[in-house]
Amino acid sequence: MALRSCSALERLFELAVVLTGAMDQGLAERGLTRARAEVIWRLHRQGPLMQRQLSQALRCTPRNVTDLVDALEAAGLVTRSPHPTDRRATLVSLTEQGKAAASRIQGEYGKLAASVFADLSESQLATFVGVVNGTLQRLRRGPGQRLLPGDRDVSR
Amino acid sequence: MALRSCSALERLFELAVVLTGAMDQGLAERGLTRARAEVIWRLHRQGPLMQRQLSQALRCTPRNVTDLVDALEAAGLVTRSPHPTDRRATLVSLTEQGKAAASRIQGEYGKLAASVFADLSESQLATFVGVVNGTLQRLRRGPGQRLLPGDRDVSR
DNA sequence: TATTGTTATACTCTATAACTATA
DNA sequence: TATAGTTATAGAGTATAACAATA
Repeated sequence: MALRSCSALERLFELAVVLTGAMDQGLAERGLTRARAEVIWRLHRQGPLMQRQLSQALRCTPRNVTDLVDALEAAGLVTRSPHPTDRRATLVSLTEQGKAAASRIQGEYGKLAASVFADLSESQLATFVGVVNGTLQRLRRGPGQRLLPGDRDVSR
Repeated sequence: MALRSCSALERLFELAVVLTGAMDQGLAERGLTRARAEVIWRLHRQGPLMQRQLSQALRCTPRNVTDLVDALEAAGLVTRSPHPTDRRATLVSLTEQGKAAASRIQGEYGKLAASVFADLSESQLATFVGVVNGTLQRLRRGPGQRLLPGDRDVSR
């Protein structure tokens, strides 16, 4: 049983490597990195955010966000604007170009997902998702050690 | 169907993030990074390798291997020695300390795998592995675009 | 006193290009 | 001429610490 779960984990890591590689390659063709795409993705889903909120959503330091937003701003994908009530804070918003990039990313993500699971039946897909979800729950809220905290709430 | 495969891919990426996070954390507690652990892992499985072979196995540039081996050598985990027949080449081998590190990594990997799949029945695990394997094959040798090359042969 | 974002500094992984020693 | 590994340089992501402006 130990051997079988080890090789299962190995295959799962292999799949993760291939999938993230495919995604990184697609992003690179658009001049994006994964970290920068994550910023765009968050802004696309949640609207303008403070840098502080971005650092929490991305689980990185505020210092890191400064550089990411700098790069995206230089590329014309986001803009910084003063927060309406808190003069310490900066609001980061998608530009029109940034919104277009988010839509393209969304479309390509969908195509990747469709091609990845193309050959699976509905029931196979459901079983697979069930195992993934169960594994995630066990890892995040399981009885043993808590490996990683859950996704932070960055709602305004 | 498109929506369902999209959310399936999202969940799979989430799982990949949690798993690699757990692994990186475990490695960091031993003063290792993922890239350095991969070097140790290759040497553990295949014995002493030339830096050239390591660069092919890790899919990175020879320049990158120089730094990785430098760091591991400084930590006392590997040694460089001249190649017996090719005076241009350098053989990288695990030290006793490096072998011990490899064994510990192997043990902790097994524990992680066991805890990840602990609640699954044999048949559930088999189904899951089947889906992962099928997806990998489709991505690597599928009819569409070839996303990533397969694992290189670095046998001596 | 606490928080937001910055400057300063550093580490890790990655890459290309030019170079030395050897094949 | 080609290969193995290095130096030199660069970019990207990450981190801690100290600091200014503001709450």
